[in-house]
Amino acid sequence: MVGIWNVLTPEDKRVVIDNFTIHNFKRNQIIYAEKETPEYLWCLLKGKVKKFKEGIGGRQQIIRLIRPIQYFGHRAYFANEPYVSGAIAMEPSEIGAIPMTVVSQLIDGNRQLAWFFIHELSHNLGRSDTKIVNLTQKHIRGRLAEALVLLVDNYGFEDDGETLNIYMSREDLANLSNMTTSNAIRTLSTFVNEKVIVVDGRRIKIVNEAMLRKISKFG
Amino acid sequence: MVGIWNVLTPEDKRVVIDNFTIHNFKRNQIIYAEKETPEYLWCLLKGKVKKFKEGIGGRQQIIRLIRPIQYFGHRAYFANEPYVSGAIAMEPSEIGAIPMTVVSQLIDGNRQLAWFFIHELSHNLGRSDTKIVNLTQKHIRGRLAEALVLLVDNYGFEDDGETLNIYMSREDLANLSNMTTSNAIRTLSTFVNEKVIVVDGRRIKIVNEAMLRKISKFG
DNA sequence: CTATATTTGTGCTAAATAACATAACTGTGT
DNA sequence: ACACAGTTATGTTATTTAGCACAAATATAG
Repeated sequence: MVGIWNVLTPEDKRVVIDNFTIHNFKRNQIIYAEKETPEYLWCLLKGKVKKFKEGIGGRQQIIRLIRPIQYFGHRAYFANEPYVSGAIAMEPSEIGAIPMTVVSQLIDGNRQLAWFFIHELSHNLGRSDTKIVNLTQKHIRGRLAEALVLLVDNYGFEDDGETLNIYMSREDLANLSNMTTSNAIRTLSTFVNEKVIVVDGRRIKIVNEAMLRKISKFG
Repeated sequence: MVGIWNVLTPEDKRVVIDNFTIHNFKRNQIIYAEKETPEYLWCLLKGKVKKFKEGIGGRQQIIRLIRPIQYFGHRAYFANEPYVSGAIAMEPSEIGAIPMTVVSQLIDGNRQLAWFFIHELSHNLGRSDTKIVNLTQKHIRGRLAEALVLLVDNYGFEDDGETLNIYMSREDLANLSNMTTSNAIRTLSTFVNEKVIVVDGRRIKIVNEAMLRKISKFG
């Protein structure tokens, strides 16, 4: 996906620089919460962020995982509604913010920037629709495998080429794949037994990625 | 939501008229299928259309219901991917089509049209994210109630003010609310017993809308 | 109108998943 | 090093939902 910076004119860049603020968030710190009024386009520079929705009985569903450099927080503003999901830093994160009023003005004057958002929103909408079917129709094994594949695709591996470059609690893994924490733990164990992954605390090594993708796809 | 026509210049309108074709679809006729390459912006003029995704074991999940005048088919083109969902006419429908290449050119020359799509995509993305939580976390009663509420909000009532203005098979109701057909039938029956609705074949009267919304909200 | 296919309704059983309880483990701050 | 809180692990039970079978009702095609 083409970034924002590339499509900006020198004058646009000036405006961005003048209105850009950088914020540091600690692990588990809330960036914004459901129902609040959106004001900024957030740009994750360093760290990891999760977007989630509070469900029934305090259970949360992780909607999207964000990595550098990705943008978030703008959808609700564009739709002219309060946030329907919250955002939390999963690890210490450096995040830039530009007022959406400024973004709107830039879009008004820059066709390519408008296209950037049309493209980005369309992409995310497709992913969201696909997620609906994945989460509702796959069984637990398939859902957890899919979550792990998502982590691979989103954050990749460490230098050894097989350790996931993100450490999540079992509870967050459960929240990502729509199951209870116990079931996430149990299913992870069966994957270990089947030699698909190796687990050391929150460190997860994918030792048979092909098999993992197969489980994700078929069951 | 503001329509497309209002934001077009006279020249734009000329272009649209010159490239607009009208198609008639029969009940259950496929408009386009998953994995095909998107080519048109479709505009539903008369009738009802469902967008759906094929899931595991041929089970389908209805992603979105479309009413006149709403647009569809453009997301995949904007995202530059094949369709991730198919579209079928639920009743005889009259649908306009404009080549997406033309739409793209119009967007290039018309800032307000770009805003229309940014707004529309953002709105739908929020709905989709909300649907994820509704479908995954609510129990059967809540999900079916929610589906009925969606039908009310989307298609409204007939002249009597309480009969749903859409007749769907039990199977489609199930596909909309992520459950098996038997469970849709059974749960509808309990709603009838609880005097929330009255059923006469595919004709559904909402006799206690407040209660229905309550069930939808709390389970 | 009749034959045939499809849809609806209902009961029963099986499978999947959540819920709960409890113990072991881990990390963190003091 | 210790205490405490939070996390992980595992067994057991309860609940929810799917799956299947079959009969009745309804729609559809010839």
